Amino acid sequence: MEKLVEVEGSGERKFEVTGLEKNNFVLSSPRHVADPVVYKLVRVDGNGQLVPATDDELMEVEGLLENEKRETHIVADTGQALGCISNEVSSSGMPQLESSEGLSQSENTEADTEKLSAQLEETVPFGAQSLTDDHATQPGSVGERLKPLDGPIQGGSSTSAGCISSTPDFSKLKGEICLDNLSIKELHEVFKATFGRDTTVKDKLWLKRRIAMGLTNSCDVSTTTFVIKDNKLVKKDNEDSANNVNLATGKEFQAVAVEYNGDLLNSLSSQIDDHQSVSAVRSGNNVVENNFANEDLAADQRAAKRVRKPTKRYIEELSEAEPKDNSGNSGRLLASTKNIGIRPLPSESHARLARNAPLEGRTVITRLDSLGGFGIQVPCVYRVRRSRPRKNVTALLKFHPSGMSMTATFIKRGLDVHGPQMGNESMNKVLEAKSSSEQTPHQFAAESNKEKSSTDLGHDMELKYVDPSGDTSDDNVVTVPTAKGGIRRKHHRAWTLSEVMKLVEGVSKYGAGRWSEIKRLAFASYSYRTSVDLKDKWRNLLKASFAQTPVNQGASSRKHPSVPIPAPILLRVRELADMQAQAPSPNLGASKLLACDGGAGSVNETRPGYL
DNA sequence: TTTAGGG
DNA sequence: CCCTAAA
Repeated sequence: MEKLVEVEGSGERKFEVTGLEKNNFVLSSPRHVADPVVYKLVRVDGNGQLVPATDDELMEVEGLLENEKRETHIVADTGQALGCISNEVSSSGMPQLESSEGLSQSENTEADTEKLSAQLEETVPFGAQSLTDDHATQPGSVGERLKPLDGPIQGGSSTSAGCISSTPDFSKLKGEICLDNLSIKELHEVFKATFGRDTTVKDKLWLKRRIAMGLTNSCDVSTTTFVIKDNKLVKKDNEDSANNVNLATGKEFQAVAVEYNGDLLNSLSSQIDDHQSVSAVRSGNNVVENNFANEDLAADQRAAKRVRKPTKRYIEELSEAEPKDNSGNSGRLLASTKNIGIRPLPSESHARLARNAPLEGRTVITRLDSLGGFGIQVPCVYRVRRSRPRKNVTALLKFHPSGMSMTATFIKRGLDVHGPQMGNESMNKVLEAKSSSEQTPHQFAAESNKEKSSTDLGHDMELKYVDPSGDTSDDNVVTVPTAKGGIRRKHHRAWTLSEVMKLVEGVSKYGAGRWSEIKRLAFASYSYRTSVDLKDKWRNLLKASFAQTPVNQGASSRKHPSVPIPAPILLRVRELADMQAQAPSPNLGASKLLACDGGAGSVNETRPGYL
């Protein structure tokens, strides 16, 4: 573990932090946590400098919190939910077994960062897959999956080793992926396909691992040679002993499983807390956080109410929202949050967030830090354009005198432009209006410059990930003038592979058509992506799956600039489509699944497949 | 409000 | 993605 933390010879601080996490985790009691907030908001840089958490990180936490809460709620409501969940875990959680951490393999910091990101990003694998597979007895679908593999079949793999490998590129993603044979360039392509962004990393090994991680939703991509089947990663050989060490820990496995079934974490958290081994590393960290979040929440709930500061999401939605879905969403989110009593950012911490003027519609979060006893306001995170070519990791500002002054001025400028602080809401609104109508080139320039510098400075020290594929923030927001005078934002956000996977999983779990459910449960952490989006995407996926799969090798044409969807996923999509079209409800398995969703009566209601 | 479909 | 009719 330590090894892992030690990146580029500046691991001490990190180490400390990790230690803290461990402790917290082991103790797993809010009481023992010195300062939860600090823990959450401050990370330690490679140089031992304190670095504010990125908003992505914060978001992540928030998302988790919300998830937790929501889940708790649901569980409470539906008595059977728990049992159901357990079943699910036990029956389908296994695939994740292989996923621990390539602990001993921190090739470089970037890799680490990326790993973390992947991990945080995709916490929900196709958990339901095995389940669905079980009753996916339709000849057609099964046949599909059982097609002979072109490549070598890995022993010990699941029974459904559908591999229709063939054409280069993403066709490589079909069924079984043999990243080993890909050139760096190809790897890059795959990478892009997987994460929706480019990468500059030239390290083949890293690329492979990263991709594998992305595809498997697993962090355990330790081996140099491996194959990905469906969404599971199958090792070719166990050259990694360190890995095994991890796996040795049953607890850890449990934890991992839970993590991967993010929604279910709650049901198992209790078991985990006590026994979680210290060896839990990165993956462990996540778990730790989750648990932590839980505890924190609990504590919070018990504690007297405090005024809850608007969460980032809240602000985000307020500011970027379209009246349409946002009003709904934000409302709902807020409501739920309120009801549950989540206070992700207690105002009492000495490292608290203060929201300042958003810059050009982007929220600038500054942190009133008491470092050194001075109440310095430092930009915690500032949102940079995170568009498709997501190569720009959220700019982190190091606690550098230079950097600080720089930022300070920057912020100041922002404030000057938009005026002094105002109420969050009104502020955001005003800003939104402004930003949509007028662009400030200067600021923009400044922004990008800064971005660069800060990126350089803190280039990879992310302890937690900064979205490779699933950041929770908004991206290309293009304002589009509307005929009726209004200005509408048309933000196009490419679907990342992980999102697609989540979607597919969601459909498999809840069924196509129940978009709102899927949205709430599987996409809870994605403030964008409305249920409508999901629906649309699914429609597209279906189209794609039916179009491409049959012609499998025929120019799967990655010519498309857009992210190609790996064959396994398409297969699964088709499978699901068939499944749902034919027997949406009847199966016991299905009922089991349905039972989980709080089945408001419609449990036995067959849902016409979406075809 | 959410879903299904068309554009 | 957006928009809207229908439920």
